[in-house]
Amino acid sequence: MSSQEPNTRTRILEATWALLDSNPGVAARMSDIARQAGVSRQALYLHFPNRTELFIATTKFQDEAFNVEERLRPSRSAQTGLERLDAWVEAWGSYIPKIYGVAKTLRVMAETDADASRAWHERMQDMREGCAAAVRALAADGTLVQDHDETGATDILWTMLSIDNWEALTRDCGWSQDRYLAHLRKLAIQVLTRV
Amino acid sequence: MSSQEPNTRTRILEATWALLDSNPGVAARMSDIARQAGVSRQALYLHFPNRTELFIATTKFQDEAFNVEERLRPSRSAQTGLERLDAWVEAWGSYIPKIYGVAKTLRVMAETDADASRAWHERMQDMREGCAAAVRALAADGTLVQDHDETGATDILWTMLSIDNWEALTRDCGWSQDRYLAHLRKLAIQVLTRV
DNA sequence: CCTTTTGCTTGACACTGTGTAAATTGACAG
DNA sequence: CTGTCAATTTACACAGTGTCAAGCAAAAGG
Repeated sequence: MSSQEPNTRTRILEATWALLDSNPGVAARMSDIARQAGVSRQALYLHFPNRTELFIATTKFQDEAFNVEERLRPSRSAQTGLERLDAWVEAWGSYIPKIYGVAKTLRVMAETDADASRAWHERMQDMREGCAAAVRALAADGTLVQDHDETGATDILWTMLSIDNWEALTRDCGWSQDRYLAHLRKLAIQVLTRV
Repeated sequence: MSSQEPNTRTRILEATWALLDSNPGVAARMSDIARQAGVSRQALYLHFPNRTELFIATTKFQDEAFNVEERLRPSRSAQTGLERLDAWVEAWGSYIPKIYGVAKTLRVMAETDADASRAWHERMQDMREGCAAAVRALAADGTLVQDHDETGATDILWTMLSIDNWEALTRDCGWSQDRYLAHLRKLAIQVLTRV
């Protein structure tokens, strides 16, 4: 990203990011990452205890680089519940493609690695918090659909917004990001709000 | 399943099934499967070329055991498009929990193994065919929602019915199978049909 | 009855990838 | 000059997959 040769730790994180992005889910080998970063394989272990922690650190590195908090501001300052829901779907839906490569890798590793699993679930719980806030705002307005209680509605929104669903529509079905986003915004409103 | 000591190949498949079911996604080791089947590790390689093919064979074994074709009959013989959609969601949604353990494992392996990936996608394409048929039936009735063309509607139904979504709702959110099924039937109708 | 075949066993081994450890080099600070 | 820090190289232990060769026991076939 930057050109004035950052420190080794940062170079490693950038290399990991680049590799996972170019091959989402495949869990690059430590030697690949080392080569990409222009460093010995053992140097990786001087900065990160193991591969899982390196990947987890990469997700945090991304969150900083993208300034997550900044992105959520429009959603937080929305006036009505409906606006808040819409802004949240928009914000998260736009964020997915940026983090997809690394997130997907972590998700795959989560199946076999306990630390990766913990990190992945934490991340998904954070995302759920955004869903819950939108649902609360709807409920406060009295515009939440009546079929579900707040928890159930949050479950539905959270599932709807999963990275897996983004992957299915944009990667397997070939939808553009714009089409995905338009569909999800409409779907969320249709399923969760009452007119 | 049966008790009159079946042949070795079948015993291996049953052992694999049991292990993958008891720990979905974790990709049991060949030695574990061998122990479970009461057979040497090498015997596995006499019947299956490698672990991936063993798992693929296990999914086919399951499909036979469950008589997939039988399950789809109600959906195929439905009169209206709406009935057909509903029967399809019901049929597939009820099938997921039965195949979850093995399917999930295959899905995880698909990220790193080319053969597993091919098998997984084939399976998902078969499932998509059921979605497409339901959408076609709606379109023929003139009850398909107008926001999407047939392909788009199929994409949406297929995504909605993914194993990942079943997993999110029933395993992560703690929904019962009945609740999942009721929700999905309603959701499919709400999103895909017009009144 | 002996021979062959079939199906499985045991034991050894090559290969890949992770993670650990020890000894070495080069640069820089006091 | 000395100590220290960051990174390097080389070596190795360990787990798990897949391959290979030799042996063995029971069924099948003449």
